[in-house]
Amino acid sequence: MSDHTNKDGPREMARIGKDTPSRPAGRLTRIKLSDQITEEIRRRISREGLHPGDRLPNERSLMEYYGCSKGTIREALKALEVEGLLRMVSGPNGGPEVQAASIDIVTQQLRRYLHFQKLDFAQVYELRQTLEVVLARNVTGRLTEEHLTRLAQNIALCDAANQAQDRERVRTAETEFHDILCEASDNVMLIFMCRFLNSMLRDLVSYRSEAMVEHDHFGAHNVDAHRDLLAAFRARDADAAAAIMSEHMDCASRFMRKLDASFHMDRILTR
Amino acid sequence: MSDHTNKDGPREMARIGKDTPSRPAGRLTRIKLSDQITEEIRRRISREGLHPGDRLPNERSLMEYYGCSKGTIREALKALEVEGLLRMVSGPNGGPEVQAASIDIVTQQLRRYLHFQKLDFAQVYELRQTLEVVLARNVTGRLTEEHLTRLAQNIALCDAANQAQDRERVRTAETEFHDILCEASDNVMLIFMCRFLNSMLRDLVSYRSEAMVEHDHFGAHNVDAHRDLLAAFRARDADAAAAIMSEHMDCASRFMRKLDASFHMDRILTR
DNA sequence: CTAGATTTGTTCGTATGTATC
DNA sequence: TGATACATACGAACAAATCTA
Repeated sequence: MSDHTNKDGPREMARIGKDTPSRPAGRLTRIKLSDQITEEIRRRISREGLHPGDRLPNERSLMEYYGCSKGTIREALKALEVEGLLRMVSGPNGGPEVQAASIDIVTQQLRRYLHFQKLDFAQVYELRQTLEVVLARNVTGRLTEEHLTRLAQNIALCDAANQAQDRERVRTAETEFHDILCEASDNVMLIFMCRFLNSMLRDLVSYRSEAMVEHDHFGAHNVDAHRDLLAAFRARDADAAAAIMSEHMDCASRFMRKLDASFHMDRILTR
Repeated sequence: MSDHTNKDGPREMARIGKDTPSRPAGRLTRIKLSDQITEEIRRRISREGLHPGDRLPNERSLMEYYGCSKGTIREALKALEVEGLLRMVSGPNGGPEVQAASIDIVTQQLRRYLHFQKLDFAQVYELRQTLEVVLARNVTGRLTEEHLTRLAQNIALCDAANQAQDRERVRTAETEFHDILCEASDNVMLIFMCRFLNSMLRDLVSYRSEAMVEHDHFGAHNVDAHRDLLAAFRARDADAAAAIMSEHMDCASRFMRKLDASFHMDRILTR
């Protein structure tokens, strides 16, 4: 019944050139069956314009359709799951469910890329310095009343954490202020980049200097800057917001240098 | 010998809260064994500081070590392969080989994220307008003689493509100019972001307007701007380079609007 | 709330293709 | 030219999760 070698169905046994960089012989290799199916399903999601929540055929149907075994289908689906395009649902009416790739998955992926690169935090601030200014302009006039009250609450929280000298809470609260700004933006790329940089600063920064005075000054500056920003946002003054943010980033960058900050590159893969 | 239920070894049957957004019941779910192993191996790569080219134990060894079957190990390795951290090598002395996650994999991942977002190109230019200026400053004085000659060659190529009215070649050549600049930068995050935006403009832009005159003007402007940039780079004048780049991006943005440019969002998943 | 049905998750055994020696 | 070591693929079965009656 079942013929091992080849079947009908949509699969073509395309032989493509696949670079094998570190091996001496960069030869022609048969593309893995599961990878072919992965690509097929991706195209299908794109072509049929599937939306988050839509279901793909279950494993059994896919096995029959592509004429392959369960393990192969599972590998193909696994790839799409890792890419964030699917999630598997078990039970009746289960099966692969289309998902919108989340910002977290892309964040993790970008971190994995940076793990093997030479990243210091001067680079991060070189970017943040301009991106946060663009963000400040972008959200001015777009922040709702609810956003503004949450920003005010965040400042209070930040202030309290500073008083308690709880550095961990200070850091999370400080980055959350900027994350709230992102929520008001309509530029998805800008949002991604700013949130990515925020997450790096939240999760991966360590200070070699323990000087309490400097840390306190840093915290006080942040609260002041955020207060000024909030005022500018309330006044819907984009130029003022941009100017304050620019100054804020300059100061933060200097403080970080003074506190001898660096990234925990050893945590970048796993967190 | 082999006991089905549970084994010693590093695996803990941790039950964690896993959100199931679109399903009614967001219940506790056992984390998939293959996912646990994926995480374990990721930690291992990080902890042992493995470098690209290093080999992991082969499938059989991993099966024994984690006390699970081939299919499970294969799914775990598949995940790491998709993440770009591994590639599989068959044959003697084969096995999973550690790889540095490539910029292309991250690019694809970010595109997959954008597929489900509302992305228009005004957003792209809002970013590019500032990022390319930062890049111009960053690479001034860092461009080698070789870079400069390649930029000059690229300008000649761009000019020729313009004369021939070959829009496809014009577009690839124009973005390549900016990619060459990236090569000279030392800021890996900046490089990634600029190259990502470049690739979007190269692969996914379509023009609704076919007005030849406008396209010719656009092409002529680009060549002029690139020539001016090259001169500024040669003079190692960062301020001039930044000013020219800023003007260049402004113009490009206007041209794109006039030509009624938009993204082929239907190609973003598969290309 | 229980019982059965449905579907994913995992295992074992086996066979085949592929690269190295 | 094998022989070897490894990934790749198949198939049948059972376990676990989850929906529905």
